[in-house]
Amino acid sequence: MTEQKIPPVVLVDGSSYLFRAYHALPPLTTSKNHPTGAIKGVISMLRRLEQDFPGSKVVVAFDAKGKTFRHDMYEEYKANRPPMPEDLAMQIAPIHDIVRAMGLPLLIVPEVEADDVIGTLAHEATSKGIDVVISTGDKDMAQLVSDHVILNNTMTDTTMDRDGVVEKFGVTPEQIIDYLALVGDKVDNIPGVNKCGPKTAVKWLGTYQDLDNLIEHADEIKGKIGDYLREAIKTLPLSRELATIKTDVDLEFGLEDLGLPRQDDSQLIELFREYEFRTWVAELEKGESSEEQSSTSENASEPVERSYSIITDQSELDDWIERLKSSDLFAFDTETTSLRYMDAEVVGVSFAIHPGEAAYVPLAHDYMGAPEQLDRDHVLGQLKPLLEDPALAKVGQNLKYDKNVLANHGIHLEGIAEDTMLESYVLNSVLTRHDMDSLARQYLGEDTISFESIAGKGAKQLTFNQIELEKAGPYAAEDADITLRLHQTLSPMLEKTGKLANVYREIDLPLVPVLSRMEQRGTLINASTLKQHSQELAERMAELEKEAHDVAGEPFNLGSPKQLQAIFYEKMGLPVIKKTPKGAPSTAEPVLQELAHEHELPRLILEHRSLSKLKSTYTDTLPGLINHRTGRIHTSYHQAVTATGRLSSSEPNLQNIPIRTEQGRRIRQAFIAPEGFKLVAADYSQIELRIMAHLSGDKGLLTAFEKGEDIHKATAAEVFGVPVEDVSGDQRRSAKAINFGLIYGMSAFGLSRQLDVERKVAQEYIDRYFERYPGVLRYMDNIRKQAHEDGFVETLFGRRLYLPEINARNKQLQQAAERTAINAPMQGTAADIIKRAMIDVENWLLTEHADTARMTMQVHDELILEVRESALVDIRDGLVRRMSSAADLDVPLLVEAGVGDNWDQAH
DNA sequence: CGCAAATCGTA
DNA sequence: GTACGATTTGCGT
Repeated sequence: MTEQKIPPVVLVDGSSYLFRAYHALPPLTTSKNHPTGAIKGVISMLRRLEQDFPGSKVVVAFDAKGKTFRHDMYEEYKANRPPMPEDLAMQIAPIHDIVRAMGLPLLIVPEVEADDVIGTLAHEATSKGIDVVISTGDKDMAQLVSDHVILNNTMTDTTMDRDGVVEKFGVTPEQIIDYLALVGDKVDNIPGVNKCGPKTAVKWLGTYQDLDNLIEHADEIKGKIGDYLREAIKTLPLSRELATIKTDVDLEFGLEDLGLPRQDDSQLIELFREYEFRTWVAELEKGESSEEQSSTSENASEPVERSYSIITDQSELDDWIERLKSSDLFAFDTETTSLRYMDAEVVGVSFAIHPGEAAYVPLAHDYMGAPEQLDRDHVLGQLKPLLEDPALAKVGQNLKYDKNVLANHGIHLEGIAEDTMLESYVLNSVLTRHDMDSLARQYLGEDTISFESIAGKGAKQLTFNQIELEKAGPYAAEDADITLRLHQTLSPMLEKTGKLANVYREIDLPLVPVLSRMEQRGTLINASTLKQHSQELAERMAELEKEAHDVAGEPFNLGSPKQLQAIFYEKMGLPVIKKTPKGAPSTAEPVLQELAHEHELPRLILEHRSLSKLKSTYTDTLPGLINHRTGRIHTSYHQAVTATGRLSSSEPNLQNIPIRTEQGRRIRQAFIAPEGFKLVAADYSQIELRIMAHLSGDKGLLTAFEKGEDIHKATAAEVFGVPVEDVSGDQRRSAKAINFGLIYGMSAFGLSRQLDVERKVAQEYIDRYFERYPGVLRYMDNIRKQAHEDGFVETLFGRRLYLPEINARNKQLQQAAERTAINAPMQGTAADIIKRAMIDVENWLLTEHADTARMTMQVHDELILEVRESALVDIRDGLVRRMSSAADLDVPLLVEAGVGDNWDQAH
């Protein structure tokens, strides 16, 4: 790997700029008379910094309100400061808001000043070998300057390194504290030595080096000034202490905890509008349509010179293969005939070892007039030993896909050392897109060739084998090149935060081959029972439709919410119970449930809808997804989709197969085991509540789980104040809703709606709950607070979830973010746990039971295996044991397992 | 053909 | 009240 120069971290002393901007700039106001001069000064300064230090982490510190530890040392500290003018005070909150919207970490630590926060972070950075730029208007900070720390004053556009300090003050950075102690400070009310100014202080320190030595030789100083010095000896240690910027504040966070900058453009535009910074609004609005413009200028380092080759010559390929073999890491990508991995065939492969240099080896382009290419099977045969070598490290973008495709050619990809999609996902799961084009734009500031631009779009889109080599070559080679360069950018970002690197390396990366094998295995379904089921559903639906038309007095489309609205609310005049987000009267399930009391039509619609859903989504569709080669269905598990760390599944989505109704369960019954096998389904029991118990450390909850109590019953007993044995079914039901509500970050409003009780009653339940489980309350409060301070929350294993809207001024958005903040650590930790279990279980089965058992599905808290009948008990027990021990919590992880001929039975 | 909205299936 | 994906309709291109 190439050595990377880490950009310096920029620590901004916001408070010092605040005062200077206020005094230096004309008193601007908005049309509504809100003062904005200081806002404008501070923010334009920050924008300059972002430009001047591209790629740097920029952190902004402000003084907190109120007293500091220096007041404890010396109650006269800053006693001469006039109170802050009101029109300055009014500008502080807006500045904080804008800084947050700019995505910059904003540090306001109670009882210490911004200087001390900066001193501490600077110390941390340099101890890790990271250079520091302190941006401040305050000369006192000169004491922090060193070989790795420089000062920058953006307002005067000056920087000061070690030599600069000597030049400016006449003393070294190490002597600055003593210098300040001697000179004193009128405004801060630091006593110093009477009549001692800069000149005298420099002279003394030049002679005696430091304050202690000067004090020892105080009687050598002659004249009046000598008397003043001797008078001051008593207070000089205090002066020195007051002047010393702390570098060891207990911050409870470190540099690496201060998230990635994530500018919220829309928020920022709103704020700039509010304070009438029209140029900035225009700039952002222009930038938003082509976001890469701004990020290019911010992120792009030197443009990388590119040299891409298309290889159709055997000896050239041989050269590349030799180079690949001796590389430490190479980027690798396949081009294929289809995005569906089960059907896809390799069309070509590309490689890169060094940034900017990549090769594409076309193998199966078959358009009219395509140049002669190397023989696919021969080349793949040559590459097979490299691709299957676990010791030969590869990096790719979503290598699970490449691994699956290669398997179609009998190649079993090993040595998946890095995956840029997963690196990006672990760094920031909230970014919705982790495709290569987006990542290149975001992290490299590069615009990549889009697939559409070479293949066209829509029905006429070409497959890769139909694309001319002149177009395919640069596109494919770029994929490998960009992948390599992305890794070189993302990897250091990930490693900077140890915990995130761990999540990536210990959880998400090793899961890749596990998921790949599950996908390729697929699962067996009984198509004929599903088709039979479809038939029956169709018949029943026809009956319902006819009845509905009769009742309504006209034919209409039962599946059209719009037509339903017309019938219900316009024609029949039924009451509008709820509206859709867009304002139309809703015909959603709970609403119809309610309307069913008034009229018989809603009931017909409800039944029709639920049947139509089952039919169109499952019974009609699943048989068509059976792969002709394997006779099974093969889902795709997506590893970089959800914000919380869960997997998602598509084509088909196996994670929403019905279970709640009898009709639904018939669909599960079509998921079967092959001849001689049974299905084993094992699921974690109440895993999220157990995680809540662990994370909160609440005694009562921990004990309940420890004792193996029915947790909903136990909750009911506490909340309703009755003995466990007297808990009624209704009480247990309520308690269950409370428990779920807790996991979802509930409000009294939400709970009242769920339980159909008054909001006040729901609030009483919640209060009673928190009274009985105070640890949970503390935990909820803490997590909210943490989210507001850090802008992210994390799972037990350190996976992060950023909450860009946690400090939004729109309260709705903010509250939604708070609920996410509460839910994400629990949902995410559960996801981490089952992923760990999957890695463990797969490796166990592969090495010890390859012919008897295989994992085929995952549904968030459940794993499904096909197990040979002869080994059922062993495998089931081993599975339960491994799942239970996937994490070491303060509560037992209970796993329940069932066995059956189909998925429904196994439950 | 592509997209948003509404709806509903799961954990 | 959390987290997803698939389907259909209806509208605009």
